[in-house]
Amino acid sequence: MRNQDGIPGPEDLRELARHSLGWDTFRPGQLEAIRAAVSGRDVLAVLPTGGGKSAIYQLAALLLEGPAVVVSPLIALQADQLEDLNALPGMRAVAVNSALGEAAQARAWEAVAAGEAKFLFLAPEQLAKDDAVERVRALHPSLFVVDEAHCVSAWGHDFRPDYLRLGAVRERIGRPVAIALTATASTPVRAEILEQLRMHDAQVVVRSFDRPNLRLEVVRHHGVKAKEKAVLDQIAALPVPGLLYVATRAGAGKYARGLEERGLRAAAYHAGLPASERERVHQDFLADRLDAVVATTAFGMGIDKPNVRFVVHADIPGSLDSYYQEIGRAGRDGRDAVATLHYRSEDLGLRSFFGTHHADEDALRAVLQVLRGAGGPLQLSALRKRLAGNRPGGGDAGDGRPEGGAQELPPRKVTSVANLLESAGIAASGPAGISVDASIKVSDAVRRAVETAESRARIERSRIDMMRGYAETDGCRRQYLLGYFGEELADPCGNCDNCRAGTAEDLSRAEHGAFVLHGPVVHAQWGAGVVMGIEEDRLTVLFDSEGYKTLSLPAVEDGQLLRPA
DNA sequence: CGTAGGTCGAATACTCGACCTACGGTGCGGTATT
Repeated sequence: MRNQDGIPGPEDLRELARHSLGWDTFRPGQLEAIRAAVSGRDVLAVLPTGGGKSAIYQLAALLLEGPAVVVSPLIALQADQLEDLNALPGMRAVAVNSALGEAAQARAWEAVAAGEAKFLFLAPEQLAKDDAVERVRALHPSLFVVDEAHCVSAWGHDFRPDYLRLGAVRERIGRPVAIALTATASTPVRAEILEQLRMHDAQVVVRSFDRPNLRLEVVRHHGVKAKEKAVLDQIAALPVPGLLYVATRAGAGKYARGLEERGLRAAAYHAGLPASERERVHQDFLADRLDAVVATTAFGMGIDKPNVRFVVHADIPGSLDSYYQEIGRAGRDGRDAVATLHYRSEDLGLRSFFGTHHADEDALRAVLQVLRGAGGPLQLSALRKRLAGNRPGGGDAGDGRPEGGAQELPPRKVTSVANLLESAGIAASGPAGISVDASIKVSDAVRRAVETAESRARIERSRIDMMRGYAETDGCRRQYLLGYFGEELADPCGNCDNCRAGTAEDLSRAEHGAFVLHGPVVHAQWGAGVVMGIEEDRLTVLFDSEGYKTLSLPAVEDGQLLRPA
């Protein structure tokens, strides 16, 4: 089974894949990812949907002792994966989540503990509970798999802060080999996944992002009404089925009605609808009983439908990461498909609003006080409990906290504040819990945390700027999009609106003077960065603490402001 | 940050603009209520 270095050779893996999973061939990247994981090396795999991401951890798990823990963001997604795995002979997978009753959860834990189930699926929130962490630790898992790993970066900072705890969780459960999987991750997102999951010296496998069969288009509008009409007219004339993405729930309903009035079978989809309705729309779309789904960002993850002919955006997303993720659902069968963005610059305002999260200084102080008073590391669960407050009359947490430290904070808030303190370098978490650097004054710690939050906000705004850049460029859209993901496309693509209109001269360069594409640079004010794009007259640089900046080449040519590092 | 919807006053007679306010996405888990 194994060759000299103890790692199975390609032929052995092929045989095992055929026999256990029914796979005939490996896709590019799969083999090296599996072999790295089996040899004990962490793996980040950025592979397109349908590129066999799941097969990586499935096969690696079969070759290793002990169960694989798979962190998956949606219970619905867990259910799909369970179904796939359990359809294979001799394979068993279970999940533990709130959709299951207490008895079913107990049975699932027992099945893994007894070695009957090889795979355990969990949402990150499960791993915020000490007893769940303890149970996982006792299983001695071989692999810690994070599926849809871009969620770490996209959701960890605000929406689902437990995503940023996974690195610490991994250490608490005995530091099994980590496998992070996603279809979409730009350079900084990859870096953040590696950092947050504490994947040092990981094997990073990235396949091309190019989807040449997608025709990229942007239509600019000024008025709201004109945009609405253009969107509806366009879709009425397109081959179906397809997806229309909107920014708001109200927009989903409005456009769905508009499409119905034009004779299409359309339905709205967003998180405010009853679960039964969401499920019905999902199934109807998969079964071609709908021509169009009009959806907020709630729709899409885990959807792998081959014949989606268009993905139209009535409102611009907040980053090219989101945009690419969403248009990537079109044309998976390899046939022609359209990705049209209907753009009004005013629409970016909503995205700035969604991205605005200011640091809560009172909460920072409250958390800092508890951590400093603890006299040692504190597990997050204990920290949460201490800040949950004493309900009047309840009072079992009377541990003499100083006045002002008695502020009540919801658990989720405590988690995100702890996350912020860690990314500011004021707190750190190890297997014993979170500890603070007590030599830093509370006021200085708060200030540093606020600065960290502000830096993150600047980076977020710069991501919006890059999205705006895509919408407003006269160059080849594909070169711009691929450049954002760190990939060079030598010539204009010929399959975007600007190429077709003939405005897309090839402006991209591999170098200019001392500046080299993807080379490190230092800016007098903004610090360290990496060159992400070179055009005739400007340079796009990704700075660690500022995000993306576009600089005029004449302004940096003398090397005073910006120089290669 | 931008838009929709409301109020109000002024100018006019069925209308218009200035101003104010509310609202906007993604899911887990557990708890309270039928």
